[in-house]
Amino acid sequence: MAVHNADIARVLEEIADLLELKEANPFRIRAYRNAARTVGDLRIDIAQTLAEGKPLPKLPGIGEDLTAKIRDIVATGSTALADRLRKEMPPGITDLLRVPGLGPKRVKHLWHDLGVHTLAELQRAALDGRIRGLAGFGEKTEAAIREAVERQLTKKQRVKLVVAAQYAEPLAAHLAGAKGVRDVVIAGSYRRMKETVGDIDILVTSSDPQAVMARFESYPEVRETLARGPTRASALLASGLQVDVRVVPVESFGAALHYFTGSKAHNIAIRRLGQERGLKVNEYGVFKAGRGGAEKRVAGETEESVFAAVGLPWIPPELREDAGEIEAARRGALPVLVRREDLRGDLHAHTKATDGKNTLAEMAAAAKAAGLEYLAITEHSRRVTVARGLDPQRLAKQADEIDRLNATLEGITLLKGIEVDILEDGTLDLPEASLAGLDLVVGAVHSKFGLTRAQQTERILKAMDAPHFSILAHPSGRLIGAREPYDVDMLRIVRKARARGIALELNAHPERLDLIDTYCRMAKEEGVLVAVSSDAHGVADFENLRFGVGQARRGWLEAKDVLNTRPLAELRRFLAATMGRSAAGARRSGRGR
DNA sequence: GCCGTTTTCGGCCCGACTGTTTTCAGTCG
Repeated sequence: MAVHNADIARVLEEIADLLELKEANPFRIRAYRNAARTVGDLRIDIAQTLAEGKPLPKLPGIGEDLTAKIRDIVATGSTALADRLRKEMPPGITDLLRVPGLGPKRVKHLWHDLGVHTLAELQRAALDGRIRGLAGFGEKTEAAIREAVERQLTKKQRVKLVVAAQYAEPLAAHLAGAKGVRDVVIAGSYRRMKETVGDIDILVTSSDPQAVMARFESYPEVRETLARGPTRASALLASGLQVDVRVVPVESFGAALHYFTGSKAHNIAIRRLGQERGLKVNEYGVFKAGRGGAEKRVAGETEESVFAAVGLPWIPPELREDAGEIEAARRGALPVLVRREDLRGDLHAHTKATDGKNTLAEMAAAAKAAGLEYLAITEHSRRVTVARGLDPQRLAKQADEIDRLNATLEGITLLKGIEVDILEDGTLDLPEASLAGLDLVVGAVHSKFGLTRAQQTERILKAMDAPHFSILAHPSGRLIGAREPYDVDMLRIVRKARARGIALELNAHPERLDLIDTYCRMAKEEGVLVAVSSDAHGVADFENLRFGVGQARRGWLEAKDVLNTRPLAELRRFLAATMGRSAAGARRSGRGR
């Protein structure tokens, strides 16, 4: 069974949990957690790299010892340390660490004093009132554990960014109405444009923190206050989403915004940089130690000042993952990230002809209103029967309609395309003759998600060898929270795209956002263009482009890395090159590189 | 366990809130 990076990360994380319960050296524990994160975010597949006999690249925070353990995990699925720790502790005990309010110390007490080591046993003990008697525990703690376990057992997932926006933005507007408020910013992973958000962090600057706290608690959607201090409060909204509100004085705005935007790993790295310069970085500012223990604030009003204090230029929030952005900033090599207004067109959209909601003319007008200069109409092909996909006759008919409409349009040009299905055997769902007359062909997998990695990869590589193939749509097929990506060797796909001059789509639909950020970086590094496309099924869907751009920015993409930032004439040259080639697969008898 | 334009040893980010306790440990982000 293939061991994926996520599997390696899981074992390292489990080791960290178990070591924590043993109260091992906290820095050793952190080393395992950092390594788990590094491996989990890695763009190359470790098992595959090793299988090819190549050395692993030098990874930050992973030294000799962890490298050896990672090799063990790839070879056997585990490593001696993990096996030994698992024997020392009861199975399921690490689940208890996931319960909010329970850390290693309390879990140890529960285990040693009450023999509790599963969530079910914990719930039982809390209901029986056996927890309140333990040293350091009381009635309130017991009640909190009882509720936390119930929540844990009906565990809710992170919400999609678009959903978080629907709850966070009105709440931010509500808070802005409190007395003494200057700024209200939704920070956290929301500001970093992460595809999903675990909770909402709202930063407020105000001369009257109590008024902000009161305003927050009066918000009609607040269901339950979880914590409330003079400058900080947490609450659950009726939707189940947790919100943390934090108030700081205006002179701390930049430092607090940086702090609450995160990510945690990025913040730690920045603080370490500060430390090297004799500076303390916290959410109130950047401080230098003065005589007699006095501290002098040297930065904090703006984010720029915080970065400058540690010798860096301002880093865009989307990059703040401690994934190389600090090194890039230090070298003056930060990317100039693509912006929504850089997009000149959209290369994936549907109309009423298939499963869209609007007509060609309506979609053209909406695209123009969204600031676009061109829009590719790319209906489903006949295989997608539920969407009434187009056969050759209907496709030809639509092409004629587009020609007629284009003659009347001003300021927007429709392109003739198709989202053609990639069939199980890697052939396309429409004949070459039908595709040849189009401006572009977007190929997509909509069936047989369960093929093996090798089968799925060969299927897609073969499709990309077709004579007419411009863009690979939603390359992994995942639906956030609903469907896992299909198993595919993305590096081979990216390299095939480069060899064939094909672009990869970053589908901006908030449920897809596929390519993911790490594969955007891979595409950029391999010299492959990414198309940020709405996959619009209605006139409102061009709004989604902002989420696609957010993901592209997380993937370090600049305007030059994005196909649809090109002016129409340049785009046409790119597309023309993808639309009239010989079939590469025929000559090479299907053997991919 | 990692790491070094101060270091191969001795460091490793920092503050708010809660509950239980009486001055602070534990947890969280």
